[in-house]
Amino acid sequence: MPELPEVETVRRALERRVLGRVITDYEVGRPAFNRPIPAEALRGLKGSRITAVHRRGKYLLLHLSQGGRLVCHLGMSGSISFSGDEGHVRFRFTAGGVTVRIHDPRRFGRVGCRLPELGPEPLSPAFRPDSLFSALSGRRAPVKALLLDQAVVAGVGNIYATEALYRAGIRPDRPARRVTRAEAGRLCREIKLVLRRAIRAGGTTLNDQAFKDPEGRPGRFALMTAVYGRETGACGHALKATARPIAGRTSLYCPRCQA
DNA sequence: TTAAATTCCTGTAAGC
DNA sequence: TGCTTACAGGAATTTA
Repeated sequence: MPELPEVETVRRALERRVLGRVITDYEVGRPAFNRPIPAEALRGLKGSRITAVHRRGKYLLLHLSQGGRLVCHLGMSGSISFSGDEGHVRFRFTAGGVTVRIHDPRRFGRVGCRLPELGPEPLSPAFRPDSLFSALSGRRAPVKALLLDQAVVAGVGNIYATEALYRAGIRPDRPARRVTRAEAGRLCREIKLVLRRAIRAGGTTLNDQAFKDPEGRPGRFALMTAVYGRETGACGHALKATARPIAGRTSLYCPRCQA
């Protein structure tokens, strides 16, 4: 599933291929996403030059010369490709002769021009131990539910929340207000570390399908996870799932290393 | 105010 | 072998 490292991998590929190019054509898939693409997002798209390719959390932002922008979210099954597979194309555009296709079998993705309120970028200096600690303090919800909340920190999903909590030694179902200041500091550092590593690996590709970068290459981080998608943790202990899912996600942890 | 549940959707895998 | 069922999850929305 595309989380921050996967989206960043896509962003870099888009930057290489379409930055500075003029959009000559676009087409909305039938059916498109669950939510229709607002007319506002498509207005003036043809003839616009792509002046910047940015990322905010899990959102991709294509800034356009005519002042607007295209905001894309890949949902959980979305991917972008420059060539090959034509299946489940929900939106496509051509810029400078390069065709960019957004595929999304489950149609959870979105294209528009609005960005919701998001928490700090986890890799920026704005995401600090003390700010994470204050976001957690007083909250009864499980700490993992808050990491998945995009208003607390932008871009973290199930894979990287699971990994960071394991590395920080914190059980995912611990009430957030029971996380100490020191632990919040460790958690903050581990989130940054795991995201940086995953970006370097080109993201996480589970199984054979799942995520591929726009050139069709799988990410290599699945081979490096300590917990996610495993039965035994990197510590060598058997992993357990929490009694109930957290924020609707199955949550693995090590009963011996995480408290 | 916060938190939990529900909704969207379909490819994959497990079970009978 | 072939069918049915459960499961996966990001974020918006609804309910408690």
